[in-house]
Amino acid sequence: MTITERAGGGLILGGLPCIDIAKTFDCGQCFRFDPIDPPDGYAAAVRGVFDGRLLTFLQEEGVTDSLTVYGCDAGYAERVLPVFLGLDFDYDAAAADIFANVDAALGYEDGTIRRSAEAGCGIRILRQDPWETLISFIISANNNIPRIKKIIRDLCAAYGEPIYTDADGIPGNNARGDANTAPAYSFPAPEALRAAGIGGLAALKTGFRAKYIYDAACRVCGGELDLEAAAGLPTHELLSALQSVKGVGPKVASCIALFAYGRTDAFPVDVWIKRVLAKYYPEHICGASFGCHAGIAQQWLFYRERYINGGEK
DNA sequence: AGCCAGGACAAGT
DNA sequence: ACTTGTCATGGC
Repeated sequence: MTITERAGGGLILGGLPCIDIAKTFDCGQCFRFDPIDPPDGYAAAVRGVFDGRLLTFLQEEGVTDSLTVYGCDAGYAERVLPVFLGLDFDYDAAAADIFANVDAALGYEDGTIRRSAEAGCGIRILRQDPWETLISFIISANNNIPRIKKIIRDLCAAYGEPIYTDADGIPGNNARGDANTAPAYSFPAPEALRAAGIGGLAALKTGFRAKYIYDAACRVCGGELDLEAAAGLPTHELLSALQSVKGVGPKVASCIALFAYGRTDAFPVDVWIKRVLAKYYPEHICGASFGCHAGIAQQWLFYRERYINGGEK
């Protein structure tokens, strides 16, 4: 990866493996990034908060091996962004392994996974903060993505810390119509959500999930769930540890394992994936049929069914 | 009015 | 070990 300063601000990251920022940040794995109007010369732009920073990513039309980032210095970009963006992962090798596994399980060459991989080309599984991912996917239960985003936004505004937001100077409003000068907030610390109490969390329209969020905060604060130490566990033990939190079942735990801990063997099964499996695959096909990187396959299948075939918001 | 939304849980077979 | 009703809330 090369890092060069861009005239007029920002850093240009070059020599990257294939990445599409529009797909990566709008494929359902994260909830705090949104598309904004791209400035002249760019085809895609997303802005959101990660690690207490407001980051803006730009990408030019047809370019997949470089991007421009605002909101951090070169040292941070060098040290943190390759991990956050999942650049340290060989998607070509994963695709070959996935194809071989599903073909073997089916007994014929699977066109569905190949078309999905093509549609999802450039999607990178992010490595998000485990605590934020835990709470975000607790909120996702029996919920829809626009409302999940709104609840998380309200949660951050109520219990997070305000952060510096004028780092990119890119004019225009984002997709929600919010001015880009609107204050942004860090994700609330476990202590802040524990202090909020079930009542304070329910006031944000979290509904039946309020007690689950509170339980997660208490367990993390009390040390019963150590999210950093959990990184050292094998995937099945990681899933068990996560499911010790009330409101965290197999699907939510798998999302945390995949989207925060980079466990590409985790295969979250939601209503969309159930739909895909029923629609394109015989009865005996399951997550394990896609091999040790089934989570990547899951994201490709999800993306194509929901954003290409489904065509809804 | 009724159903659905990136589910999980408790109670009932 | 499986199936069913329930849980808040908002959009359609």
